[in-house]
Amino acid sequence: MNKFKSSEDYLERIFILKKNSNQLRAIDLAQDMGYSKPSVSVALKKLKSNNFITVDDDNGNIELTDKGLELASYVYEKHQIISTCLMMLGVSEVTALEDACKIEHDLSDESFDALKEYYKKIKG
Amino acid sequence: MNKFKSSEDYLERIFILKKNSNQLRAIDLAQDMGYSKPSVSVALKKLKSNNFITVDDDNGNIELTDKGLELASYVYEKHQIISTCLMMLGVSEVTALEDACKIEHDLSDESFDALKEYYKKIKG
DNA sequence: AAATATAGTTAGTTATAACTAACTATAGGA
DNA sequence: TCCTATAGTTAGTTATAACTAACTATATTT
Repeated sequence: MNKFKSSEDYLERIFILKKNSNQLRAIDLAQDMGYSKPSVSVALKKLKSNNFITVDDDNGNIELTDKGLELASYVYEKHQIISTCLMMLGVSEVTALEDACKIEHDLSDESFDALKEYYKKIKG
Repeated sequence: MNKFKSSEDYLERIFILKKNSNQLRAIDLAQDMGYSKPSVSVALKKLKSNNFITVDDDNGNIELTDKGLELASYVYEKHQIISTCLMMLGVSEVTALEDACKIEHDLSDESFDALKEYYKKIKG
């Protein structure tokens, strides 16, 4: 299975939240994702040590590194395309988004590329 | 996430192996799945306590209960349809089977039903 | 009969990733 | 100044699910 499932979830969520506001701290992420502060603290430590994010020493603001942005936007793109394809098949938005959250970590690059081609063909 | 991911994998594999031969013991499953004997022993204990399988006291033969058969065949059907759909999108068989193994545990009933409809429409 | 091979279990370890309890550090109000 | 609220960390727990080492029990072979 995917060893970075959890990290990918955090990165994707950071990516989405940073689109709305530049200021994002561990506590904001904890509230948004419904996890405890320690869970987020530990997860961010792992993301930091893997050079996916930086955290400002003064105000705790989280920033994606280039590497983090690359992975986050890739996961986000997967999420978007999977959920849209499911909705195109008639799945409700709620279910499509839920399922996409899980599947996005499991779908290989090869399958994702194929799905993306299908998506582009249909959507135009 | 799916709490029974591992149990579903075992059940599906038992289902497939029982189609070829009626005789199936823990050791056969361990060899087939590439897991250690203790891992399989513990997993089967869980499947037994959840009434998905029975294990013959004398020869160790594993049998699916009605409940086990129902879940196993459902997971197997998901597997078949997901992998076939991926292959229809141009994904190689190896990758399609690998990805289906992972996705089958995450796809909701609603999304699966929608995918199945799509599959039936295309396959006729 | 004794040795070996096969099958299965138990106990304990590891990794991931969530949790609570309890701590530190800092900032603002009474 | 002292108290309190906020933010973050550390330590320890839990669950899932794999692992190895080492055990039991049975069967086969010499």
